[in-house]
Amino acid sequence: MLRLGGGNWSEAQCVEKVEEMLSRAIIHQEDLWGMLMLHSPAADPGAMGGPEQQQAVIPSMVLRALMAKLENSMDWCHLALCRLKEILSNSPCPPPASLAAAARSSRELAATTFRDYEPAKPIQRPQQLIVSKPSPSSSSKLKQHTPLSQIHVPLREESLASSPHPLAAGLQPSSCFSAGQSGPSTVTDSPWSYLFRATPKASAAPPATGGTMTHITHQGQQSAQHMHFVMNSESSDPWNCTDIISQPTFTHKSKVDHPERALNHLPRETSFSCRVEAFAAPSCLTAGADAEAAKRQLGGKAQNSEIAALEGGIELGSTASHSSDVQDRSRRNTVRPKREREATAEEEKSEVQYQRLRPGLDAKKGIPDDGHRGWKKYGNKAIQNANFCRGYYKCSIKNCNAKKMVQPTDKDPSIFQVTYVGKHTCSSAHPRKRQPRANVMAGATTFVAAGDQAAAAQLLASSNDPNAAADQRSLLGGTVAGAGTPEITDMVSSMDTLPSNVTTESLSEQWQVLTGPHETAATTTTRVTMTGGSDLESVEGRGSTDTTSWSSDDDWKNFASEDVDENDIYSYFDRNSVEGVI
DNA sequence: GTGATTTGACCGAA
DNA sequence: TTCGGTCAAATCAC
Repeated sequence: MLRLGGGNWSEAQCVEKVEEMLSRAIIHQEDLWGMLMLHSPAADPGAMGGPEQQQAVIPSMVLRALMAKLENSMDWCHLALCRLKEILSNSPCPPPASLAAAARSSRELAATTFRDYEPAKPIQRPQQLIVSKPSPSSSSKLKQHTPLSQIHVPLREESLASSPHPLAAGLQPSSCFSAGQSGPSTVTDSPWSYLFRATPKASAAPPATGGTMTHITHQGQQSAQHMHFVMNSESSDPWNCTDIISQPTFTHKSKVDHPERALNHLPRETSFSCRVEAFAAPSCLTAGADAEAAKRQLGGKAQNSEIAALEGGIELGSTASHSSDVQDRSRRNTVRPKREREATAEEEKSEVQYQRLRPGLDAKKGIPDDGHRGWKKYGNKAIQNANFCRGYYKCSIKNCNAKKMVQPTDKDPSIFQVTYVGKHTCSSAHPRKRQPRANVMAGATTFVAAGDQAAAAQLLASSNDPNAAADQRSLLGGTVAGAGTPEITDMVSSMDTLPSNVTTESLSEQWQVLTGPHETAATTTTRVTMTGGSDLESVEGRGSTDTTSWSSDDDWKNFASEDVDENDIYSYFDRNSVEGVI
């Protein structure tokens, strides 16, 4: 018997062996998935169909053993991944001996789990799994041997390449997730599954590499869930998987504490923590899912967290994300170099947002208005491998150290990557300002003169002015109920004429993460009913998108504590996305 | 005339 | 040596 790292292995042999090991593991995991998909809970015999399903029932004790074993396996994967990152970070090009030592170290840790391997052979049906009774506790899984029950799991004979992943065959993650889990409904209705449902584009096929939640456990109180999911996001779009990954805002309790705010459209579970194993770059940055290109585009030490995440699957912003890193560092008991500490400190002072240019409001300056009035441009720089120059701004208030770098993304120049460095120490640190009413009205009048009532309505609605609705009525006429909401006016304008009498009814709103760690977007469905002799009786429109963003916890607290109305949320919407159905 | 922006040069980090 | 961040003189807009 030969073990990885136990002999004189060439690099090619190591690669081949690791590839074989992982391929076997993936096949086992896929078959486990398939088996669980066939499984019907024994507690609900009435829901079972024929004898095939009867045979598929697995005793709960065995399921618990499976779960413990799977958790154990995932923890080892995580440990191996951490070790691999450590090796790569400490030695960009480790000699084979280092690889062997690393493999030996991991193998010793995994001594209770890994069995001997024969050198490269075609994948075979594994031997029958010999097991004993499962342990009642799944804690301390790293130190615990979690045997399997005697289960006959039919494995495919064909290779992975010839057998697409179930997710690639058309199953969406949310449906997989819902079907695969047997826990409380709160899991299915969690923000993550909610986002999974909300995120895919209508016509998009799931990514070929798939993505799914693989593991859910409850930690502490029942209301708190630790969601651990692995997302394989090698494909770039069309799922925009990256837009929902590593979303630390879901751990933001303020959001739950202020249900009256727009964010209350999110499910109201009380406390979530998320652990993300892998994710890809923001879709707006990585047209080719090229981490290296994305890294170049992100640029600068301020985005170290994103870069690390791109390369190694580190969660952005979430406190849970760093647990393994902290654990790893404490295990090694090492002192971080001064330069690294300083870089981290600098990183903590910076924040990257993705902001969309708002037509009408931001057209003049050419960059999104974040509400701060004191930005002064002090530089402009062409950045390598980026199509657009990066602008450098700093707060013009004396002794204020706040800066920001603004760069259009290559994929969509109307979306800007805005990197904030340093905090405002000036009194004008509030993130939003109100546009001068005269300017707003002048712009809106211009739009009306050009026949673009929708743009005028949007400009007014986005002006943060409490008189916007009245201005809109006076400028655009009509009796548009809910005239302050851009989606309504946009839908109405999509009919080319403003109706004389319109009533509206909000049917639903779905909030989802749009881009960046502190931004959400809403898709609304609104019914517009017209009376008074119109040929149209009702229209249901869907597709306008509102976003709200904030740059820090403090900003959010300020935002949440304000007495704001609906118009005080930055609102954008895409006219082309409106779908009116008559 | 004043303030904001542009742009080439400079500098430090890697 | 390269690249990104900053400076400051020149230029522009109001």
